[in-house]
Amino acid sequence: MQPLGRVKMADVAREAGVSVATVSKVVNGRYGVSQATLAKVMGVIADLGYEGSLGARSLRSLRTNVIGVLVAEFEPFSTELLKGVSEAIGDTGYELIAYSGGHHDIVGWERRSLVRLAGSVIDAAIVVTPTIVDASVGGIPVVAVDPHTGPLDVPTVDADNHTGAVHATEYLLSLGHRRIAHLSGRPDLESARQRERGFRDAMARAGVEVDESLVVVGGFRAESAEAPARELLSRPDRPTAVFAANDLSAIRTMEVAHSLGLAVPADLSVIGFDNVPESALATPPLTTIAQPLKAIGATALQMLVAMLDGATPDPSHVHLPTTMVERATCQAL
Amino acid sequence: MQPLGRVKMADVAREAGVSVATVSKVVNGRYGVSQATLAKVMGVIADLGYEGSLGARSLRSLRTNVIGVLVAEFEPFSTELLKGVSEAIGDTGYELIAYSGGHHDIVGWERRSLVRLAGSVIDAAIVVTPTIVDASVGGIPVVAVDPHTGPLDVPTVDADNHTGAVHATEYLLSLGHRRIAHLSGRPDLESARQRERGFRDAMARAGVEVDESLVVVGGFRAESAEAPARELLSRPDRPTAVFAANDLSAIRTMEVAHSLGLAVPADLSVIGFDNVPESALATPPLTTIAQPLKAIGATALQMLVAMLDGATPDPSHVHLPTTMVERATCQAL
DNA sequence: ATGAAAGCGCTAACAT
DNA sequence: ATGTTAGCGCTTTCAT
Repeated sequence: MQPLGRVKMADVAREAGVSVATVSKVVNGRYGVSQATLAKVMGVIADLGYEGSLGARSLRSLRTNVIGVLVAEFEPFSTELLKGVSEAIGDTGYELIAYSGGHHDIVGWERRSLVRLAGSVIDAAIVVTPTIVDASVGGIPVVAVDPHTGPLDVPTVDADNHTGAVHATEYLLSLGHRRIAHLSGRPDLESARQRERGFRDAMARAGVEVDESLVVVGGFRAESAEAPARELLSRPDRPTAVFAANDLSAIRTMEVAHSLGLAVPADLSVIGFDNVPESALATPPLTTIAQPLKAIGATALQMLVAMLDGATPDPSHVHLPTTMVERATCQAL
Repeated sequence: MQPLGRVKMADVAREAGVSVATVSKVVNGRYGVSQATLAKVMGVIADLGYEGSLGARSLRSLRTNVIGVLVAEFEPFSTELLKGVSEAIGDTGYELIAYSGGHHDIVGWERRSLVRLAGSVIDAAIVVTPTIVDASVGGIPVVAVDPHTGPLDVPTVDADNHTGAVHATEYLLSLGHRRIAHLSGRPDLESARQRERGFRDAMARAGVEVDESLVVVGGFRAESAEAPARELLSRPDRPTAVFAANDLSAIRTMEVAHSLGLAVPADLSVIGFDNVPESALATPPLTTIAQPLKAIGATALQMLVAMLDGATPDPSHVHLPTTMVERATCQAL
């Protein structure tokens, strides 16, 4: 169809017998092009299958019309969020790019990724579970989901982690459990701290002392949760229940329990946090605290679009409620 | 920290007292830089927080080190694939970008997206459920997942749709069902055609005639499946079982059944296809044919990386097996 | 209404 | 070992 190799604006111009400048005007819908030329150029564009280069365009115009979602890794949590963003983006006219630098262990990945893409690929970004976010990085609008620290200068969206954790703990308590372990999340994430605080607050309120040796770091990832879970469940004085900081570590905990010959929930009750779809796939299906993941993604997108339109989101920090989903991994002592 | 606005290579050069060319060499690890200058430049880069611009770089070098996954939309199917790709990319050194043009209804979105990103953002691409793929589009290596048509010139990965559909149908048959409906997928996708063919073959083999009015197009999306499902279940001679071409339409069928006062599986058996995590979340949990989604994603990535290394994938069309997952939506007549 | 020309930030010869 | 120069494909004044 076309001379092998990318069709560029110059090809269109030559074919249409006009200058690149004119083609650019047509492509961008600028004024100052006659109907005849317009039609002619459009025809050639269609014929040649011309499609502008994102990179080259943004290099000049600093506008790409694409919104980026920056994640450390594509796992259940971030992909759920992505579904929400994708649904919400609907007819805003923006396109969506999800980027993973693939450095789940490098602190500052979000900054690197942001600067990398800003001003060359994306116009604005939603960063997921960033450990540090400097509002001015990259100079583009940014909304953070489930960020590292409390109120900061960039708008944020997250769930009510503290209340959710309190509910989870009270539920276990109501089932008669007292030796409750907490497999905590990434210590550098505010959500993890809030969940641990919720756990401790609920325990204190119930007058149950927390056995510090039962509070271990699981790190939110299945791999990082494996060893601490194994250690916890191998002890002679093992807990009768564990509240894991997220579903992924809860599910891994169940697998470890299984490998140790412990039945869930008969020998051990487990409750997670997030309610990613995978939690329903576990055997038995995991009882968990649901975060409205898609709504969080959708909300972040709406705030971002408002910012792109020059508005200041209000409120600039939104917290969405959690709910408990009872499935089959908890039972009375 | 830095003069507000993007830190560019020229800034680093000025600060370090060298030329941009030298900085470029440092950044790209080229030879011809003294230890002293190297250290100096690296220091300035760190100080200023310099991060190269993807767009500008690729404009020149035609290499970005990022692999793109092009999807029409971020829904359960594509995000599962994405998880598989993400896991497999591990330490290949490539970064991952998932792009959604957001045109699930525009034929040719994959071509547009591909050309748009190729040579400016990505080095190679995995396109998901493309309706048309011209191998030479964009001039970069491409692997198609679950493509529109049979063997073509681009390498492909998909599941054994025909066998899976045969299993689903035989299962329903073994449960005593005879009036079995098929809510088919997108007619322009080969996977949809193979599933329908599997359905028809199994019926024929069992000597059961298919009632053509019971074979309707569901289109793979919940929204597009709603009306046909409602029509199917509202009829006086409604089917006793439906084999939906994918989980999303199966789940929507269950919702429609529920709204019509029909209990699943008591009044209607339903079986899906894909086994996306959401299928386990349905009430009751959906019986379905599982595709190894993550493995498909991982395989596509491996083929692509091989291609980037100059190899020709062999085989160039891989089919992965399906398995049945019995949950709670089917019962004997 | 159209085109010529000057870059955007970067890399890659080619000098020095 | 380092700098100079010429673009990559595009948008944008500024002429014409």
